[in-house]
Amino acid sequence: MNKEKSINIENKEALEIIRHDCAHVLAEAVQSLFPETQVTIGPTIENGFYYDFAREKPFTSDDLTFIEKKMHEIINKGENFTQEVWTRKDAIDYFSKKGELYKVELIKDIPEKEQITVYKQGNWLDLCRGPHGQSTKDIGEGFKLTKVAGAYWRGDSSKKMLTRIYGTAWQNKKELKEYLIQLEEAEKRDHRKLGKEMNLFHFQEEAPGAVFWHPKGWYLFQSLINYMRKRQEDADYVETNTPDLLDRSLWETSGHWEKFGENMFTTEPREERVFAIKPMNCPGAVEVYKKGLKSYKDLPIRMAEFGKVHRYEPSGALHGLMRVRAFTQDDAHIFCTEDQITSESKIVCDLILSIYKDFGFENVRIKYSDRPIKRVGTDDVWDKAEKALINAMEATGLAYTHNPGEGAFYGPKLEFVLRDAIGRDWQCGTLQVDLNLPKRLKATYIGEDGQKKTPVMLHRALFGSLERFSGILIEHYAGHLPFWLSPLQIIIATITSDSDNYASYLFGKLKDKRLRVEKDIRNEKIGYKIREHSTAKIPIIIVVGKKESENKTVSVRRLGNNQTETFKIDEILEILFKESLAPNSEK
RNA sequence: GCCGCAGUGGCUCAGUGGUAGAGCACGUCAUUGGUAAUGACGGGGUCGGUGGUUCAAUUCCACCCUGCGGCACCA
Repeated sequence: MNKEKSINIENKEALEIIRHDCAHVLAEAVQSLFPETQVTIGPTIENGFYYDFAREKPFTSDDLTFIEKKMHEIINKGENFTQEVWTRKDAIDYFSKKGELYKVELIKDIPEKEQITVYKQGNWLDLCRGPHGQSTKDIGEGFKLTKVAGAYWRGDSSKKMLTRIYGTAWQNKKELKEYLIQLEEAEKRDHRKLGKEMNLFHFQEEAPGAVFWHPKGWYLFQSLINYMRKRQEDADYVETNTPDLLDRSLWETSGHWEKFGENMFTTEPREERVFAIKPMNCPGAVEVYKKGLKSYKDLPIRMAEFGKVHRYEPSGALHGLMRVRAFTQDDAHIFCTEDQITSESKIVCDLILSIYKDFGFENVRIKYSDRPIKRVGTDDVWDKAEKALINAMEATGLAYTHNPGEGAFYGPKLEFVLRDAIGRDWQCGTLQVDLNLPKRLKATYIGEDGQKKTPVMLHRALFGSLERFSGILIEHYAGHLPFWLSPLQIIIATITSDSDNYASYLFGKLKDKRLRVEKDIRNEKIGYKIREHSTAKIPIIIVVGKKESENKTVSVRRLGNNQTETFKIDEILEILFKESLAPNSEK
């Protein structure tokens, strides 16, 4: 699916140049059609390029057609790209006079010792580091403007919003077409579309960012929980459940009210008490831990919770199941001693990778994030926590990248990013070392010396959000869920009503094996039934007619394969039962 | 939250300043037909919400809500 791998390095550089050239031509086209527009920056990006413009009235997608036409004109003129080195003063004077205030700002930010270069194509020029191709003609026909969007100047939401035009560019028309087809394919597996088609879930106005799970979708969701519950039991976790609504005072003690308050849903004040809907499960977990006296001999305590949390996400961030305001975490808090951080972290990492493998995610990246600006706790506590997590990472021997300042407000964290079937990255699992919350919430254990100590708390989630993970799976499998996760696994379709009794008999047999099966004994042609259930992505269709009922066999058709296979009843029961088991669940 | 676009029957979508149309789905009837659509007939929407312009608005305008594409955000 990923086209990039067929492109060699030389091509890659050539593509970079084409895309960069395209950005310049786009800017020239825009300024010739809309002279009042200021240019800002226009870099290349994956699959193409964009250019940000400053203009009173933002462009609309209707403008793209005209702009694209103009670009073709410029390209056909075959103007040469020429480089000139200017002095800082000349550059500032020139762009100031032209009213290009953004360019002036950029020039002023270029370090003194760096050269200032401009690239000319015909009469048009742009401040630019290069490189560029020979002539505009070299760009060819393999490009297309794709969308307009708002974007903040310098990516800063406190600055002015510019209007950005995106384009995609390739070496030729054929490559462009292939890319556009690839985009269409990706669209087909969009979980929002498939969720509707497969009748898994829906959203509606009254509950922005919250899922209405339909029976079939809920089956998938529950299957994931059941699977995870099993894996956690095997890994010596216990499971808890804590309140959704907790008094404001607890959130103040934990630090959430101050550091996270603007993202929390709260209740209307009643009798002077304000409650907040939990945005995280950790304070609840600590309260469970605190009941009863704990000894160092009790640790580690691995406490899981499938907790539903609510977070007030910015409206523009919502995106199907991937970004919601109410979601269920496969959360767990591991209470342990400082000495146990490394071994516990390693166990978590191993568990995460093993679980991802069960879904076919082999390519997992790990990111390490340290202290953010907005945080609780003293620096020496952070020093300790960060060091412990890095040690744990080193102990696993896994590779990781460093994200400075991206940690949670209570501790440093690891993030697990997996790559799906079409090469997109998704952040799912997380592991955080927390030396702050247990102290703030006064969690303790009795150490070997008989003194009260504060335990370390590891926060971890493997799927992260069950909602999100469901969405990722739907897209990863393009709706073709594996048999064990499929909400409806088998359809028994009859050819004529003569086989109704036999179908009922089979139905009972399959049901006894706890397989999710339905029978289709409608008075319709078999072709009609096959089409309908194939479209609905049912993994197995068992067709029964006169032949099968006489021989006590079944004709089995698997999704995505139009060959059929014939089995004896006992054979197929055995095969399907085995396939219906979740991975790693033989125990 | 910011910029732009969109919101019509269950779904996908067309359409118009004078109270809407298709395909699929659904219902009824006929058809019992071996692996991706049997045929006929029929029911169903006041066109996201509120206000305004107009003799008249689903169609024009304003505001709001929701969604989509980005940006910013994602503890």
